[in-house]
Amino acid sequence: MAGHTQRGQCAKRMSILDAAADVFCRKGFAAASIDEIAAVACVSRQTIYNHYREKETLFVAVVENVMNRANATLFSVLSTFPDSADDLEDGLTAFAVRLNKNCICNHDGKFLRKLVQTEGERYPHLFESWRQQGPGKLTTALSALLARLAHSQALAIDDFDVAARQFVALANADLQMMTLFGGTPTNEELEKAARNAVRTFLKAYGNPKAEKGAGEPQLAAMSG
Amino acid sequence: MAGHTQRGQCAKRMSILDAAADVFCRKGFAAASIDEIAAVACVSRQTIYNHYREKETLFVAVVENVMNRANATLFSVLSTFPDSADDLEDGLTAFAVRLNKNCICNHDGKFLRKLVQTEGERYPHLFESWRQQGPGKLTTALSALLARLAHSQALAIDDFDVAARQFVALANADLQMMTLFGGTPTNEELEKAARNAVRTFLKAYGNPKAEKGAGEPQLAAMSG
DNA sequence: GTAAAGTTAGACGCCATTGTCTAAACCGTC
DNA sequence: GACGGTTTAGACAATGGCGTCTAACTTTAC
Repeated sequence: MAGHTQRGQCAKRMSILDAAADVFCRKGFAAASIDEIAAVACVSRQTIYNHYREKETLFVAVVENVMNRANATLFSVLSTFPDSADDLEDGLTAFAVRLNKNCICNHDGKFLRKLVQTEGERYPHLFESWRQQGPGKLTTALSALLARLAHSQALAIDDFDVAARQFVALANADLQMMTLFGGTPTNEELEKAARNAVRTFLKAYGNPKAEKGAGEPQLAAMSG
Repeated sequence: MAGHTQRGQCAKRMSILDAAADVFCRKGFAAASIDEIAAVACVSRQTIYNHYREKETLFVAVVENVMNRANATLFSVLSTFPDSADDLEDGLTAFAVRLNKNCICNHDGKFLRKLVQTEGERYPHLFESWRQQGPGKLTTALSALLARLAHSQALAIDDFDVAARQFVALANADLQMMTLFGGTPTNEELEKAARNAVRTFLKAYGNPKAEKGAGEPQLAAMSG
């Protein structure tokens, strides 16, 4: 067991995790068979039982794995939120694109939402941690970031939590149905959805007193 | 088979449909057992096989039943959309409450979204018809209703389809997570979510030229 | 090369479920 | 009360998946 023996095991483990995520996501927990997971992973069934004692253990490991990946991605996407009022529309649009593309409409996001609906009742604590560190984190973090923008008077927001949830909801508005039905949006669709969302968000929360880099003035431009 | 013998069968059929919807919704198709459905329906297993030849037949009947009910409810809710610009905020808020309460956050709505995610790939045509007559109908109908309001200059909307999707998205923004995790919002939560949504929607799309029945003026009241 | 660990294919018992079948019980109509 | 249709409980074979076991094979370390 000494030294680098772990490497082969590690590759197998990840191969199994990926295959199991695929099959669990397509079939659900009950309809997913160990044999099919083994076939997809190009691994013997016994190997699966060697690494994960039973089906439930494997399932929990899969969910935790995807959750960690999704949380890391969310964190990195949140770090790209625009921090200045310059080009606010473009900055927010690019952020909304990344949020949809990498966190909400991507494979992991769909996987977790699907699983939380089908198996959430059987594993409350498992998905509760995702709720707190996934969507919950998104709302609180976005709320703080919006507060920063509002403090620099780029936005006029009364309730930051509400505004954060509304930003996410608007960003999803045009893609929700597509992702619910299993589709994946193209880059053009992502761009268009984000632009629609940010335009409406800024119409509602944009501070007309703040000078803007570009774009048509909302009601009256008094700066001239 | 003459006369009213059907009544008893009809009651059994509905009892089975309800029970099957309950079990399918909780367990999913694969993990739902006919025995459990029979127990919930207070009916013998053989009776289920008498009415619905096999498990798949029963499942399809359940989905169609729930779909029809949901579509009828959606239609009746859509007919309560406010048609005048008076009390627009209150009218839209009440409409948003009804939309969430009776169509989106209710039992049937959660059931259909859950099922479309888990079994959508196995029954594409079944859920495609729901997509068209459910969410699709909602968007197109709401788009037309918003266009009517815009035509009477109560709203200033450039793209009605986008505005319709955004209205629904905003109405859901505060409740999305709760319903995803199985919770059911209280009346207060419904009211609050709808009010937040409509306030933002009107900040974005409200026509400042139109006189308003009540509420604080947005920027400046020139009517004095 | 050898030994130890890990992997593989296959067989096996076990259990849950599906769908069928049968005999008995139930219910409404005549 | 007799009869046709419906429901019921239980038995039944067939299927398929889970988890275990074994014997052979491959890989890695020394």
